[in-house]
Amino acid sequence: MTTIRDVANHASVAPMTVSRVLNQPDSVSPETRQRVEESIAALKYVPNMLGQGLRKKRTMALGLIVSDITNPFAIQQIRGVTRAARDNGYTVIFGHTESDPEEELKQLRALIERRVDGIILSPVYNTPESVNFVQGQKLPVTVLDYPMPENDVDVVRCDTHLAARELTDYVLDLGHRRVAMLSGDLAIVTARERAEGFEEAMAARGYSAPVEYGHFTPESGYEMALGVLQSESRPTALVTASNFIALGAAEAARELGLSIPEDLSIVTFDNARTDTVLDPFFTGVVQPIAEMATVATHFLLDRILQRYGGTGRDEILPTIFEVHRSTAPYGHS
Amino acid sequence: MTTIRDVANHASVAPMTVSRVLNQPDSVSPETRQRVEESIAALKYVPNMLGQGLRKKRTMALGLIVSDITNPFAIQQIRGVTRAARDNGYTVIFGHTESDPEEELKQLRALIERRVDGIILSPVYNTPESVNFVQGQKLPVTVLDYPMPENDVDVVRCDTHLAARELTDYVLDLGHRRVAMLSGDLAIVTARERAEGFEEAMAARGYSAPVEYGHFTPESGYEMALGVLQSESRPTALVTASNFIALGAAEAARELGLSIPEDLSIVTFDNARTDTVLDPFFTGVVQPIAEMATVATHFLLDRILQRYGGTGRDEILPTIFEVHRSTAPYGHS
DNA sequence: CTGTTAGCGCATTCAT
DNA sequence: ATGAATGCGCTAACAG
Repeated sequence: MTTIRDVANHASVAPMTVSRVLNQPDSVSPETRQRVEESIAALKYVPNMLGQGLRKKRTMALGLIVSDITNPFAIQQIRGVTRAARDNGYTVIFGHTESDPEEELKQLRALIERRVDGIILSPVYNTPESVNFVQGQKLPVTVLDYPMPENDVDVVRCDTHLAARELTDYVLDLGHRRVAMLSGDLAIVTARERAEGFEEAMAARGYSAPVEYGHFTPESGYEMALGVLQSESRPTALVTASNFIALGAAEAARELGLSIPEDLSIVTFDNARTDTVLDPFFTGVVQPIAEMATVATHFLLDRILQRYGGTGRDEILPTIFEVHRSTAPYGHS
Repeated sequence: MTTIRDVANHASVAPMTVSRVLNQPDSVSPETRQRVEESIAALKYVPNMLGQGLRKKRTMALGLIVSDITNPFAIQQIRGVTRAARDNGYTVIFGHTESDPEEELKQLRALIERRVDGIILSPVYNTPESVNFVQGQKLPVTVLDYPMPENDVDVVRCDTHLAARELTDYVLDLGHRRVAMLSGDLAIVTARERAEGFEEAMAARGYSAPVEYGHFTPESGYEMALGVLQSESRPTALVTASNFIALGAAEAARELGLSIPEDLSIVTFDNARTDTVLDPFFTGVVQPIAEMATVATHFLLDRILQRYGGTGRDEILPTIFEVHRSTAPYGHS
């Protein structure tokens, strides 16, 4: 593979001149510059960023870790970060953990080994280990989506607790009284926050607030819904903690012969406009993922470029409430 | 950031000994090894793969380029390659091109700059430029999904032409006679192949074979279906060239008041079991993406590890036909 | 079993 | 405007 020295020899200059043509073209005379550029083209020279990174002590690469790449939510994160990084001249090196905290640490380590200039982490849990690990290497890191109470770190997220209250209030305003919540893994902070918001909204009007904890998967949503919808006082509305749970719940309703929204209303989090691409079905709360990714990238670049060096920032972006076809007033049918 | 020399000083050994502990632990006496390991832990040493890569002339990283990361198809490719790579001790550095050929070249260049050991490319078009570029750098490359007639390169794909015939025959066997094909971009080889398979199957029974060319998106599927379904001799079945097109077509049918499968049958490619996660809706052909990714990774490793050095291999894996709920015999309703 | 020397490709520093 | 010397972190090759 061609090196800078090959190019230098071919153009009869010193390697340093080739380096200058690449990095500060104006400091080279037009004639030599052109000769060097011709040699670069002739030899198909592609600079080796291993050498460059070793010398410059930066790689112009950002690391991104997401949990579950099968979730459309993560895809939007990837697209947003990639775009924001590219706009600033950075490449994104990307890993996914299949929602396994140990794999998360391994992936982080792989990124550190490659000496990325900073890391954006959309973590599995909001425990402090991962952030501690990265910060222990003096690497800047920004956390996406979760509050990190035990870390001093930049965070970009939404107020999911508040959004849960809004979502629940919307259903109650439609006249529903028997409402159940299907949430995710109890160990995941957003699952708890969303359930708490639901409980508060229900309690505020004096209703009981049954919460099921499961997982953020269609399978789990299906199981939980099957249970809840076959109970004696069947709810007329469900609040689900993710798009995947909503999908599973809708499937369970279908099997039980319940029409949505005639017999059952569903509101959900994170629908990410993917349930039906052209015509969203689920009423619910969307997070402004692209914007979150952009802010997270800027936070990270602030640290990398030493534009900011203070304590961890906590940026909370507003969620977007969208009414679609999965909800109807109580007694509608 | 800690270097191998810091660890060496801390453990009172030479850097080479630390290197040995990391790479060939057996060649170091247990006592020194333990001392070194303690120093590594104490200093939180993470090896710098820039230095290592520069010296060893390999990075233990594979590059993967996909076109459209919003397509579930690409997600399965990413998961499959990541898994296969990890099983062999490699990391995957990943890029997506938003289906832009120029971006594809840029992404490839970024991978080459980082000196990945090889590249798996799921390209936008099956033109030879991208493969030529990579091979011009003496880097091994494997192509996923498309035949590459102008390149001498390893390819892993399915016989999509044959699958189109099977798909069409299935619909014809159900008794449908007026069938239309909604395909993708005319510039994309699989769009053409699928349309040709359709045309052959229809011609074999003496039926006319109307083909629409659009794009592999729900929007395009919607537009094409809207046109076709409002024509004078409305088809009773559609063959669509991708899951996204099928989704758009189904939406168009819904708006026109046509029930699926009662009024309209749809068969499709690439449904990737994602239309409804728990209960697939579309009858159609699935590509064994995980297996394709595994084979592609092995092909690449064969070249990297010099286990194979011959001419380009062309592995064609069988597609999987799945009957679901989007099809019914003609006159069923 | 351990250490020394040298060089991978590149850019910083200093010199011309 | 251009070049030479040097070292980033690591390990192959050799020495002991």
